[in-house]
Amino acid sequence: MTGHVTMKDVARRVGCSSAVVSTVVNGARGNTVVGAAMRERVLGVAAELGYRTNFASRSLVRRRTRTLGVYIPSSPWAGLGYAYDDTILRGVEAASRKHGYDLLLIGLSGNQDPKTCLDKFAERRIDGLILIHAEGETPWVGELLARGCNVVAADYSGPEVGLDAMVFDNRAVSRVAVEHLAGLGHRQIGFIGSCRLSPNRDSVLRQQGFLQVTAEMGLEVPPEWVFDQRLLGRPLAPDADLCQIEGRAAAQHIVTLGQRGPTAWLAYCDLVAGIMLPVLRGGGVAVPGQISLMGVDDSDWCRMVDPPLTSVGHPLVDMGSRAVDQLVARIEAGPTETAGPRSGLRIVFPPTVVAKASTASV
Amino acid sequence: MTGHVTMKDVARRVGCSSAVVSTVVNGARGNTVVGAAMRERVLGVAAELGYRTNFASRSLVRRRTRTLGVYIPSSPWAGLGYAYDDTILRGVEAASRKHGYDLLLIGLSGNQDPKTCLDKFAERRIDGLILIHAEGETPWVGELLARGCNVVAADYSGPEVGLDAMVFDNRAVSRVAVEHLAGLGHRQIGFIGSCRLSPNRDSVLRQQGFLQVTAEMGLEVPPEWVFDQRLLGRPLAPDADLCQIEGRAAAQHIVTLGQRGPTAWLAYCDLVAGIMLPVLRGGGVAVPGQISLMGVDDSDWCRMVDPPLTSVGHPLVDMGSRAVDQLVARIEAGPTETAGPRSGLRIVFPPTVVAKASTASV
DNA sequence: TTGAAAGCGCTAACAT
DNA sequence: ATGTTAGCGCTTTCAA
Repeated sequence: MTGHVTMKDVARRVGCSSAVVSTVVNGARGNTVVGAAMRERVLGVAAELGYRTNFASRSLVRRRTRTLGVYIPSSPWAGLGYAYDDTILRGVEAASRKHGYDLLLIGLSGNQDPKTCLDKFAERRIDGLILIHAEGETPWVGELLARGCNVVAADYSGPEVGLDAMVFDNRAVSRVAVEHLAGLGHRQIGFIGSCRLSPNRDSVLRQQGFLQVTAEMGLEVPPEWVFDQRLLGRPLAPDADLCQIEGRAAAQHIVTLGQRGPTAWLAYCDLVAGIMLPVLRGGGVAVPGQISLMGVDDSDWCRMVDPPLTSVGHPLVDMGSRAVDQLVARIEAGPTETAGPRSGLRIVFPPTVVAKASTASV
Repeated sequence: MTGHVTMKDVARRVGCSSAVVSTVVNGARGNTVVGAAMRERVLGVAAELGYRTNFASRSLVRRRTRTLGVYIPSSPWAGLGYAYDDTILRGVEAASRKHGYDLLLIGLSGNQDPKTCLDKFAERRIDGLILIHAEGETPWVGELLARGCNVVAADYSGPEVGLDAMVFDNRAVSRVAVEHLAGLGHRQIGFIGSCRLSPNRDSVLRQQGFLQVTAEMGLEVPPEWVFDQRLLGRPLAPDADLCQIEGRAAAQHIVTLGQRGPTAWLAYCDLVAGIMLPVLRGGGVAVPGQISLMGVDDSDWCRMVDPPLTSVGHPLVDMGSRAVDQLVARIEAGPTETAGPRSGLRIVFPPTVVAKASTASV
């Protein structure tokens, strides 16, 4: 720990200049500029001495750190743990590794000031930034872009702001879900939307998608088959246990509807659907015997509940990996080619139904 | 992005040397060495120009990066997602922030070569390393220690190897669980252990703890009240869905025991307990009506299952934070004081019962 | 093919 | 109180 081995040490031992060591160690000029004998000796001594390039030093002169920042903005998700964002992070990690980049954790919990991202760029601590699950309405993103920072969002659901983004097709969520249910023979399908004061974009898009696809398919959806703020009577202020309230109320609503209700329901997220399950059972509504129920997110615990919950899954790991691929491409393409306001790349990822036991034929 | 502002730029603009800028910016010598007027001007110009210290440069000269590595070794947990480790990570994040350290993600998924940790130290990329949920039997940890690297483990369950570690009292898990059940009047308590070929240390300790505490309390535990490999008949090779097999088999065993079985069971982890729930219901065993059941880990989804699962929780966030506190203390205490084989610090964290609805009075 | 030298941007003695 | 200087360890022209 005390005496770290430097290039000079290696050079002295070999009896050459440190420039030669540098050339060899970096495999510069296609390994063609330094004599084979010398190369061998340098490599040998370097290994013997346990030489490792000093990171700070190299970054200083190269003006590159081969490090990517990762930032998860605070979100109103308030879901069950952090599994969602963390799954994206796994994809990010795998791809970074593949490209030989390191990851600097700028903010995981969402309670870190986004300005920190700007700082890390200004300090030349990172070459690029991955934004996980950003929702937009973030002026600091504009600031980043304006400064020409390399940023790519994984699972972005905000407005077009010139940001490269991997986006999940939240409207298609409802499409594939409804198609799944229709495929099981259901013609009467209801939707459980968010009852929040300011629902996140994901849930809004899913609800819009639901109304759209049912209309296209000619399925009638009376107002009382869409459970949201309207039916709840009051919008809910942000709080940790909102899904509990939403789920219980929705389930109660279904129990009350009885025979007049749909034969299948899609909840805007797993959590709400999962909470409904025991309440439905308690109310004498069998799932999937009397109604089919499905959620969205394909959370890990879907197989833990009874019955295991059919859900719509996201290619989260993929979105993370592809975001990094794109970011690295940008970084290695060299300094900002396009100075003006560019329009961001968008890659859309499709949802997939993961059928389990909570949905069945009518 | 092109022209980054350096100290020289600030100095030129102010009309002083860059040494003055450095002193001011770093608040060196207790802000007492530079004149107040000069100080103001420097600060003003620095702000105006948007000056930020170059990280590589500073690290190079300071020989400190104010960065902590985070590494999660691969583990046979194969549980439900990564919520467990990630929760520790949140604690690590919070504490790092508090101390003004950044976090470098060396390995999250457990499929990153541990040697990478050594490399990061050798490249002087990190000042210290946090090991999350390490199980020991890791020769590379010895290597790290031998080189005098600063390492602290959060939730360590391996043998004493001179590593500073935050450890969870896995034996006490069973103690508090049994006490909880006894408090509800249960005198006949069974245990569901791991059926794996090589069970992880956590589960082994929990089982040992169970046998010990029941003995101490004078509770009789006939062999068929401890479900493990013996009763299953075959040890299970590592696989993703082991908990499924364990849970189903255990539940089946309980159904078969009928009246001859205990009135309460403790499963070595939530996942197994959660899987048992529907099987028990299917077998006509009411929880908590006929038997009480509890798990360990207090996973997020415990409240999702029916009935919500009573469990034993860990102070995971705390363990993460305290690990960082200790690591930072070590780092800032200066270079390795103790050269010889030191004995690592151990801070033991107690478990807590988180009562929900799956346990009730006899 | 190899070496000398000039920085990268900052810090910390040491001078003034 | 402020400036000068000598590096930190590496990369990269440019000479030899």
